[in-house]
Amino acid sequence: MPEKPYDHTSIELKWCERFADANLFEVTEDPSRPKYYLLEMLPYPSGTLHVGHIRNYTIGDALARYKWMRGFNVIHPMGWDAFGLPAENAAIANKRHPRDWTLSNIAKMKQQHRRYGFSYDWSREVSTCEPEYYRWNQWFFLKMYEKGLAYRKKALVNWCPECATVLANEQVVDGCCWRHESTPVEQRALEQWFLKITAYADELLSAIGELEAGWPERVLAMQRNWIGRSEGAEADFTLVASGHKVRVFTTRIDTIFGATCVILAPEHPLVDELGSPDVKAEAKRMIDSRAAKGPGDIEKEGAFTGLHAQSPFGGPPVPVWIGNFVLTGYGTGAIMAVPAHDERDFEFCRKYGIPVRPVIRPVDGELAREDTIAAFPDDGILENSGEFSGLTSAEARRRMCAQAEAGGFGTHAVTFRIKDWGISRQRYWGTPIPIIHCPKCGSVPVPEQDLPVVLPVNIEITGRGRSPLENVPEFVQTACPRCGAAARRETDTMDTFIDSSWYFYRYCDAHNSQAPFDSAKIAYWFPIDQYIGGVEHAILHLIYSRFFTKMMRDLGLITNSEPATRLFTQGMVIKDGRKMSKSVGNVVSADEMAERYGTDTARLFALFAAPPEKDLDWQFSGVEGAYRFLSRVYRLVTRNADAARDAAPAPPAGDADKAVLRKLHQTIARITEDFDSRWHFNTSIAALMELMNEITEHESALTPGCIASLLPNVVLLLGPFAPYLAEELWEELGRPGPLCKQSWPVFDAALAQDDSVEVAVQVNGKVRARITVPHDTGKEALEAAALADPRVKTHVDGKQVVKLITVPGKLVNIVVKG
RNA sequence: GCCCGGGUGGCGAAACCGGCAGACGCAACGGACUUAAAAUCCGUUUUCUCGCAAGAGGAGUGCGGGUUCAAGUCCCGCCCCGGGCACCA
Repeated sequence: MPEKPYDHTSIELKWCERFADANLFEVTEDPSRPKYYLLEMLPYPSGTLHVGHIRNYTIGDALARYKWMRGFNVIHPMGWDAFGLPAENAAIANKRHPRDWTLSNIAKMKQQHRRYGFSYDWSREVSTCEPEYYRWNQWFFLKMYEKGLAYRKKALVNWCPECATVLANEQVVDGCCWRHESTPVEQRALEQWFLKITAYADELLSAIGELEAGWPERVLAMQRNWIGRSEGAEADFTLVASGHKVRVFTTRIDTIFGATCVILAPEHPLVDELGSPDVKAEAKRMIDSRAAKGPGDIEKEGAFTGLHAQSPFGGPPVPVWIGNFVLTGYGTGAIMAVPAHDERDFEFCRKYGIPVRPVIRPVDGELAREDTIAAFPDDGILENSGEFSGLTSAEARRRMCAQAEAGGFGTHAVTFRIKDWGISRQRYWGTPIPIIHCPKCGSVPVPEQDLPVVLPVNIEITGRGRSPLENVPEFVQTACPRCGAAARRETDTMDTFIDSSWYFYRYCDAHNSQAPFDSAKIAYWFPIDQYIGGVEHAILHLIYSRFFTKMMRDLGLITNSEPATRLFTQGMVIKDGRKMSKSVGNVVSADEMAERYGTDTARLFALFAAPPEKDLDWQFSGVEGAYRFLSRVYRLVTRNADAARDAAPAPPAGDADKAVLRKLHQTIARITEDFDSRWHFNTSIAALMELMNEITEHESALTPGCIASLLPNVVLLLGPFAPYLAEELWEELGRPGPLCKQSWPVFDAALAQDDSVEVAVQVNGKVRARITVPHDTGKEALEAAALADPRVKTHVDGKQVVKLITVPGKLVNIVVKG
């Protein structure tokens, strides 16, 4: 049969349509097969897929198809992170309802997904903006409220003027909104709902150890950093004049005899209570200037309060200052300054002429003098510290903590940098917080049977004022569930990161109307075997998800403590050396690729151009190369399809047969290895290209029996990377489909074995010759052959052979002297 | 400042356990086919020196040292790029 030209469009549309209603990848629990839960982070339905999405999903899809072919029961779901601000902005700009806008975007993107043929089980699709989904957000909220894990308090919170809403700490990047990178967030004091993620701070940190085998080190490092556990002590200083206690937190209680002042954060309550008008004014100035400057280096400033305090361990009273570098939200909001042993304290005290009192000497050195020019921040031996003098820092910390606890003036203490998760948003397009404010009963949870609290549809979004829900009387006005009196509904909605904190559980039981899911189904599918997504969620989504999992475990809903055993963070797709963005105008859309080159080509290029964890520059010349390759495969298979169909597969019958079958089995080994360990699909595809080169070279000499055993395997190997083309060629070969449900090719070591190998011969480490010998040549025969080579002889003759190093099948190194 | 990555041809990259550096692809150049072009196919392509040539020799994986028969790979000290954290007491 003559070869056919590769018409990607008709092939891809044919199979796309043929599989449209089949839901080929629908799965159910099946205890007889090993399960594999493969998950890619769900997208925000912005309206169009670009090649960055395509790369992400293609990595997962190749793996899913491979696992299917290896006999796993693969759950591979997809859904939509459908709540969020862009829908409201679009509503303002286009006068469209956020819901319409979102749903039409979802429809469009789902169409694109289908066009690309990703192997999802669409029966499990989840949209987080549907009441069937978000009612369970509300349910989890109520469960947490019962356990004291959800609470309301007035606090200083991050306010993004652009979003007109509050942000969580995790959503503030360099002092600016994560969505508006040049908009500094403001601090506002508001009544807000919080989730007590700090209750799990210790476990979130310690369980990182269990993730080390499967999560990227840098993600874990970022989480450790964010949680920021620090172990130390709290101790009470006593104000000399009034007897007030000032509690300080320190990791270096062993240096307390070197404390030469106490410094309060400008927001510290004692400033308000005892400060003179001047001091209060100074504190306010510090607070304002810190807010104005934002993050970064600020000059240390302080002011003396006029007060003095006494250390609980004795010694002379020290002055009490306020300092702009002392944070109110960390520790106790007050510190003891030990300039001799802390660089920041040193800088501050030097600036204001506060004395430096060294109390720690290096283990093998002298105590620093009081006029030292630098702090000594390391552990050492205590001096001038009363009964503790002579102890090591570590021992002193233990004894001082014990004494503080015994004396009731202090305690061992652990402090975390992570704060509770502020989830209130003054926006419309999110999950309503299921709380009713009653003038008599206070905050009353909506009874479980009244869920969901449905987001009203009739709404006007203006982008001005406070929460849009406040303007919907039929939503706001309600009765108190407890006493029946007229009451107001909470009008804040939840942070959309709640939605994505547990969606992967819902996939396991997506249509359950009685519960968020059936625990037995979770027990079968969980944990996620492989999670794939962008590293930008390292301390947002990924830490919230871990928190939710632990919370759900403690509610008795699930038994796993971590959501995912393995995490893969893929690199970004860039274009012309920069991040793709609408404003730069360098976004490559999925549709454009599908039309110009086909989805198989787009997928192949996405995998071939770089290993998946690295950034990838989307070069159209490289895309052409991928297209050329698929086109070569198509033409090769179609022009040999008759032979492959009519002949029975046979063992190799000549040198050409042997050469291509050898290469085939070497390729099977390489690709299988890539899937099972490193995911370097770029080398898998390179191996396929090498195989193609080898086949074309010998094509005219191949026997029909060889072609019949060769081509089906080539097509199977191609399946995970270019599924539509592979499906088409499988049909061309007369095989019953679908290809994606066939078994992965079986490696045959005997066929893969090279007859002869090229061995490099070095003299003193320099390659002087390459000799070809039978693959099973023994060490001695190999050495003899190496020494006999004329090119080697010219470098060895007349010299003494000191040593021979032989690596069979690879090289011989002849070490000579003289 | 601290913690992660990374630095290999004109470009994307490969070399997985220390064993032939540059597989595979892109681009470029030369050739075949063609009236011509596209497509396709074949060939060259790290670099320098010597040679008409076949070939021979040297250098080479950010820089400087070291270990080793052998280093892109291991060790020590630097430089540069990307990312994260950063007055957290």
